[in-house]
Amino acid sequence: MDEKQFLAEYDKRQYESPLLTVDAVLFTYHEERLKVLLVKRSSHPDRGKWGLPGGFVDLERDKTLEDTVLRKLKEKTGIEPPYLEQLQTIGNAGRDKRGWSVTVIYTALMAYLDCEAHLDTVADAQWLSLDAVYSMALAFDHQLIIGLARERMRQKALYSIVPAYALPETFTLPELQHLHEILIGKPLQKKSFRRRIEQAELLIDVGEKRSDGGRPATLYRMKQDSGAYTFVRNLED
Amino acid sequence: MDEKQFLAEYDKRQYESPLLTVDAVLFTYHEERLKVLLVKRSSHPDRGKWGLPGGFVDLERDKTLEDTVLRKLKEKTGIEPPYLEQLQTIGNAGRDKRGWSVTVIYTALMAYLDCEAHLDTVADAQWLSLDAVYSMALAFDHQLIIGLARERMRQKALYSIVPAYALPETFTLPELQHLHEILIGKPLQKKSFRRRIEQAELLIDVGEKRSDGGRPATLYRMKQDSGAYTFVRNLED
DNA sequence: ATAATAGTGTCTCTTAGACACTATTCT
DNA sequence: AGAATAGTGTCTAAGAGACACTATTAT
Repeated sequence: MDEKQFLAEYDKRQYESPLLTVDAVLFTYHEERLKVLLVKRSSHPDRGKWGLPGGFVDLERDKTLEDTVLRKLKEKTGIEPPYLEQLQTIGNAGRDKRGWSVTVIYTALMAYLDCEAHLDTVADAQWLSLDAVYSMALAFDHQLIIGLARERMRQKALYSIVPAYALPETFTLPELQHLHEILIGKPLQKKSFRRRIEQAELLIDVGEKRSDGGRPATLYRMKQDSGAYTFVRNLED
Repeated sequence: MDEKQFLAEYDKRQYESPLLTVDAVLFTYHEERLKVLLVKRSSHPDRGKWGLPGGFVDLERDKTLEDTVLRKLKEKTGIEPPYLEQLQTIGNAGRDKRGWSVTVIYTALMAYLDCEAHLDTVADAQWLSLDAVYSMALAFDHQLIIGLARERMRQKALYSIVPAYALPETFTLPELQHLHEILIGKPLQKKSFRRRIEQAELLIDVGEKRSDGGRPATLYRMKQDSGAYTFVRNLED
């Protein structure tokens, strides 16, 4: 049999295969807290519980897995997040009551403000502080997945400024440092933090200041591709 | 409808879903070269071409995705590799002629010698040097995937000694350094390389020497968990 | 003036790069 | 002895940690 004939007769459903879903852990920074976007499940299994935004690939509309996750996130936030990275794929026989299930997980970051308006109109989606999330019973293994995503972001905070994508387009260095401190879980030396960012020329001074009760802080925005930069030396763990 | 009833009536096949496969990029180090394990495809599509070892999840036998990849690798090499890490998942409408396809890719490392005997008995599997692989027409997008896996290993060589899993259980520092040099693509300072490994106490002197035409080199083996260690400062890129 | 927050000067300490040096084997 | 390979001594440079200092705003 040649390949052409093989393909014509190929039946995808002849073997049973796992359920395949795509999920996203979307973080943002708001009111000095790290927050994650969760949705209330309206269908079984785990109906009524909070879980990660995600769903099935639409073979017609989606050309890639990223299309799937961006489509799902856009439904909930109204926009496509500026940072999206594949985290990990989890697949096993027990994580979903329906049977063998695989989920391709993405981590995403976006500014809180950029989606505030749209979120009001989506009744089932909500930003929740990570401290709150850790004491909730989430759907499936989503609690574990959020932990993995957070750990990945903690690592990124040690050797990059990727977390800046969770901030508005313009932000101050004290804001960015505080976000890194939340992720890393301990205070950082102001001087070290600023020095490495300045030395690598990752930010652009937008020429404005923002006051917060004391001396006004300089506002910056990220350069193109600053998210891809990695420092050769990590901050202390 | 309650969840119990929902699950009883749930039909996995009511929506079409992508094909799901698991593939592995298994590297080793032999004759001063980096090599990758490839198998000659015996079935469509791309029959006759070389491709990565992999296949479908067996819902009965595999409890996790790692079970699937370990099962497939064991069929080809006779043993389970000492290092296995999930690399990335690629899914899109065009990578497989059969239609929308998702592959969960793992990177694995093992000693060449540990599988030599078994490999002789598996007619369709072969270690190929990476230089050779780059000029071959492989099945699907496997050429691209090998490039991704190699790039990941290059990064690991800059901040860990994970590549040591591609060596026999005991090895010399010049051997390990040479492997890192192949991965990174440039010569390394002997002193820097040795200093950081010694300082972090990652290896154990097994009390033997191996001669290679000059002064005999000390043989070492990895400590438990040395693969998980990351240096705070990277080697130069 | 004082509090509050932003930002700098400068010293120490760790560690990678460079490269010359010594050590141990074989022929 | 000379070639070949393994391994060390030691200086320099980059950059993080520590922490005291200055700067700019509001009240």
